[in-house]
Parts: sequence; C-alpha cells; structure tokens
Amino acid sequence: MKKQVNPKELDVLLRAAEVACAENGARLTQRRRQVLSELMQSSSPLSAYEVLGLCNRSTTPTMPAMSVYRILDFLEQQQLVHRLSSSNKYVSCAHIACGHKHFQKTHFLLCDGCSSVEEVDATEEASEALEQMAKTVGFKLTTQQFELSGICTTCQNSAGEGL
Amino acid sequence: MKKQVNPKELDVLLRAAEVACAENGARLTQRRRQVLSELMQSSSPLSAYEVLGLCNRSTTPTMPAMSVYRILDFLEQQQLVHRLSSSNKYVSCAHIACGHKHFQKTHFLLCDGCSSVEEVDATEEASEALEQMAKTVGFKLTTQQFELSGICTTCQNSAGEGL
DNA sequence: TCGTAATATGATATATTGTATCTTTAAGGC
DNA sequence: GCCTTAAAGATACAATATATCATATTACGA
Repeated sequence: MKKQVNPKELDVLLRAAEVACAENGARLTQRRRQVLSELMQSSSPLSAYEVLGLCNRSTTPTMPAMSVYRILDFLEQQQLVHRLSSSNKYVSCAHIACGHKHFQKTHFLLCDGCSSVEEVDATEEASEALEQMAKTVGFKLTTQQFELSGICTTCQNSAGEGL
Repeated sequence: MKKQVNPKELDVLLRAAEVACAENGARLTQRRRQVLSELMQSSSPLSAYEVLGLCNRSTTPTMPAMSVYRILDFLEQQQLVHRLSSSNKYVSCAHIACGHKHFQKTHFLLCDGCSSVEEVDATEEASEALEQMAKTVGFKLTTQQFELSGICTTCQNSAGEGL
C-alpha cells in the first residue's frame, strides 16, 4: 500500500506546492489545487477521467474534462505530478514538501498487487548499464524514465499470510 | 531509419510467422497476415487505428476496428508483434525469421528523430542494476520491458550534415 | 482606480481510441 | 457431411482526448 495522507500533511504539501508555483511565476489556483489534492490523496495513479470523477463527486460547479487535461499538463510542467506513460495515469510527486529537485532521472516502481507507486532516483549503475546497452546498437539516449512492474514489500508479506 | 522490407524478404518473414503459428496450433489467417504484413513494412510503430487505415487503404472488404484489436492481441500472444506501452503502438518482432526466442527480456530503443525502433536483448548488467535499485525500496520486480528514447545512428549522422 | 493584456476557466462540439455483443462464416475432426 | 470451435463481420456504444470559442479572473501600468 501507499501513503494515507491526513488533512494536516495534505495542507503542508499543498502549501509547498503553492510556493513552488510562485517561484516559477505561476499560480496554484483553486481548480489546480483541487486536482493536485485528489492526486495527493490517492494511493494509486489516476487517469484524467478518474481525477475528473473525484473532483466532481462533491463539488458544485462541475469541472469539464478539458480543464482536467489542461491542469494536469500544468501540474506536470511544474513537476508537481508525474505522468506514467505506460498506463497514461498521473501521480503526485513524492518530493513536493522535501525540496528534493529532479536532477536525477526518476523511475517508478508499480506494484502489481496494490497499484501503489514508488518514486525512486536512478542509480548510477542502472543509468550506465542502460546507456551501454543502447550504445551497442548505436543509440544515444536522450531521456529515460522507467516504469517497472513489481511487488511492493507490503504485498510480498501479505501474500505469505494467506497460506 | 529502419528496415525497408522488399517483397521477397516480406514473404520469407510471413512464411516464418505462419510456421510459428502452426507450432502453437494457431493459424495465420488472411486478415492476420494482412495486419502483420503492414507492421512488417512500417518503419515506425503503428497504432491500432493506423494499422486499420493501412489495411483499408486498398482492400475491398473493409476491416472493422474490432478485428484489428483482436488480431493485434493474437499477434502479440504469438510474439509476432510487440506492444509499446509508452505510446500504445505496435511493432513487428525483429526476430521472426531468425528463430530467436524471447528468453531474455526485450527492450526497445525509440528514435526521437525518425521514430524507428530497435529491439534489443537486456544485458545482465542492466537487469541486475535495476533489480538492485528496486530492492532498495523493497520491490521485487516481476516484469521489465523498457522503452528508451534516444537518437539512432543514422539520425546522429544526418544531424551533423545540416550544419 | 480604471482599463487592458495575459492567464485561466467554462462550455460545447467533435475526434480518436477501445469494448461489448451478437451474428455469420470458415476450418478441422470425426 | 455434421458438428464443434475458432475467426471474422457488423453494429452499437463507452471511454478518452482535443479543438475552439466564449467568459471570467488576475496582474499591472497609466
């Protein structure tokens, strides 16, 4: 499983996001905050329409699909959320509050069991091994963001319990 | 750039595919052959609807979208085509005629310049480095198929020419 | 503070992609 | 040939994504 964000933590995260936007001369508007908030509270990646559904669950003025797409693009530019290309879903960045910058390449571990996501920095070894691999066929890598499937610790343990 | 398959080579490939299907007790029907043939002749990955368009370009009885999806699933099961999850497109397998089995994990290098795809076997080093990386957060990898962006040899060279 | 340019959102319409389901056709085994 | 099974056709529709134009909101300088 993954994060279970309580209201206090959520508030801290959102404030940090606000600051991050301000530093880029951008604004974290109500709608953007709302979308980001849903992603922060989700234990698994969400598709654009899943986000839309959550946003319109309770809110009075319903949000059009168009807005969600626009806002997700914005949040991705601000590096507040990441897009998982393999599933075309979105997760909130794991480093919003900690000031961690994305200097390193970032990879994602997707749990087959609970759909949770773990965001990790690439290791030197992995990056080099992959570059080397590409080199053997003459490729020069430009970007690399991997989405690796696996089983998280929790699910590995709980699988054992059932026996 | 990538393969430019001449009619003779194409025929050899299709025959090999037919044999491969037969070995699994499956059949490479006309429609399936048609879809596979389009993928084999393409220099870049194709989406389901792109395949559909190509198939219906000339053929008299037009193929419904449904068939393309079914056939792509079939071809993927037979390991005659691979699905690129990052773009949700398909490429024909590079090893149809050479009897190469997919024991190894397979990765794909996608050229930013010409959209061509190179299919490569994973190296020991890369696999280990990634498993190690996953291990640091307690993940046990189940599958790994990477789609790495880069620039192929041809495009690297032709980029230089322009200057 | 007012007007204006830039930004963000609303509201539709529509394009694209993917599935469900039922019918018809074709292939293979007896 | 007859029957079972697999494949393809034919709709209909669901889900996802984008284009476009109108409206509102914000920031900022005159």
